[in-house]
Amino acid sequence: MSAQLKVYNSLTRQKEIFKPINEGAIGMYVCGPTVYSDVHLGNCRTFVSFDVIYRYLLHLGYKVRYVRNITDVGHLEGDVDTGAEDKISKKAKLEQLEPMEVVQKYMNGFHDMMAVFNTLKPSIEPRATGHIVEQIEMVQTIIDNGFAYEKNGSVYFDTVKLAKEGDYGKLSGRIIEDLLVETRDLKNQQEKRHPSDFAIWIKAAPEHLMHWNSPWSVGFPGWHLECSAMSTKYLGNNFDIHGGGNDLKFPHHENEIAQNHGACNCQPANYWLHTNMLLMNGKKMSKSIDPETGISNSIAPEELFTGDNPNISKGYSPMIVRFFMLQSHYSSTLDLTDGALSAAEKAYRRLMEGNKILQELAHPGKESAGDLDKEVNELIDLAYAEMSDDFNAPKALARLFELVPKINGLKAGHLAFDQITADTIEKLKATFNTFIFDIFGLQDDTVAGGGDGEYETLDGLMQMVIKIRQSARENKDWGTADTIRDTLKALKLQLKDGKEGTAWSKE
RNA sequence: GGUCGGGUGGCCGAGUGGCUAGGCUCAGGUCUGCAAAACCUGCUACCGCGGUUCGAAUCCGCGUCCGACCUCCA
Repeated sequence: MSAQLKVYNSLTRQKEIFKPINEGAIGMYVCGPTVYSDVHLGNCRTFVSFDVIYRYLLHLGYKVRYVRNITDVGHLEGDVDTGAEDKISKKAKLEQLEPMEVVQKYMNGFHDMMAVFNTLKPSIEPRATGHIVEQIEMVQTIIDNGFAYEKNGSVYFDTVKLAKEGDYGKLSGRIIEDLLVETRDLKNQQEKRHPSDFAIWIKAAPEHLMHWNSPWSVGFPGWHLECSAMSTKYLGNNFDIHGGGNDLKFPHHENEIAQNHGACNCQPANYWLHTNMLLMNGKKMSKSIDPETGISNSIAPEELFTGDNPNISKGYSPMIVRFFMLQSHYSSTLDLTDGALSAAEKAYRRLMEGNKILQELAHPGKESAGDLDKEVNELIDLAYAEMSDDFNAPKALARLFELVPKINGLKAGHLAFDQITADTIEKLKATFNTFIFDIFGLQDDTVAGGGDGEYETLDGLMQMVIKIRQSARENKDWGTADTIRDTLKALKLQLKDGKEGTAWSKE
């Protein structure tokens, strides 16, 4: 735990020194997906970003309770007042499934995708439908505290009252007067006192599939309520970190803050972290077809892996995609292009290859803390310091890349081992393993996949082939040697002739 | 229309007042039977116009373009 951890807090709009409420422990809540369709690649970026944050907090030695919810009711499409429809409900009708079948289907898909991206599972993954009781209780408390009112079976949060007594709009920078002016069709606003008020309990229309009994009506909770209720239940009234995509800042997170204020006059999270959007070819991903090119500016994760999409020239493995995401800061937009992905692929290979070489380096013994030793130590320290500076993964990654030539140089003999100590070499090995696998959460897919001895089998085979080729080379039988090399290349296995023999790797 | 955040070299992407990441691409070289890999070397950029400053990619103003959200429209 070298440097002080700093985070950019969306709430205060500045970088702050991170201080957990309880020494050594952190409560973190991240808004999870609404499981009404296949997981969007942009969502994957958000969860990969928080996975790196989670991993780094764990690395720092914190005990982290990471709560990420599943929204399986209440997320509406359109406006409540004008006959909006629950996303899950709508899908259920469309696919002629039970709402819970829809939820299960897409939740499974989401979990599979999270595993593919090698994200750690959250400590608790609560579902909105499993916390209806807590939500009803919270609605009642908010009413009792005078921050909500019931009308025709629905309950609305009184934003104007909060604006007078607290500060509604603080997170998103919205001003209540502006929100009030943004009124349109008044006839649809009959139930609300103010246009900026939002529903926390909604009376169900007869055709609505998902509904529960409550003191006000047979209905269902408003979308924003679940996060307030569940974060309070598992992390308490006041916890450390709340995260999510920045498209959730308003209204979702703003309203969460309002609800918590209304329920207990407290501020839910001390630090709000927001990830930025993933673009494609410079634009927001959109499923609609471009009339000029005839293709849509969107891609599903699976298509990204298989290459089955007109926006890319080939498939990129999940780890390449994860690496690609690590090259930008979580709070910046990231532009997905074929060129950027193929650059990431090469860089990823180079890093993995560098690590493999590093782990096999053995210090010959004659050592001194020379310039090289100093440089390597400085780069290692910098990498940690930058990761502690608002989780700056791209910067930390850059340090690793600055270390790769040193590793290669030592192996090739350009750099002298007597300029570096054995301890530093060991520290470097540990640093690379820690960053690549523990913090960045990458896996090496340049070796054979699967595990279970597959790699050993393949390696044994390769060693045999390399031996055969070597004897052909010694006999100057270039034809045989090249045929072996070309055949392997076609199988995406690359041979690398070096001074100390031939190595191989998967392309 | 409103709120917020951005425009960095051929491409992606860090960087917030002087020391100017990293990856990919490209060019030259070393090594090598050839190639690949590896290594070495080269490539100095910050949307436009003003301003502040000894000094600005970095701060301020205006313009412009892009994105997200809230609207509007459909």
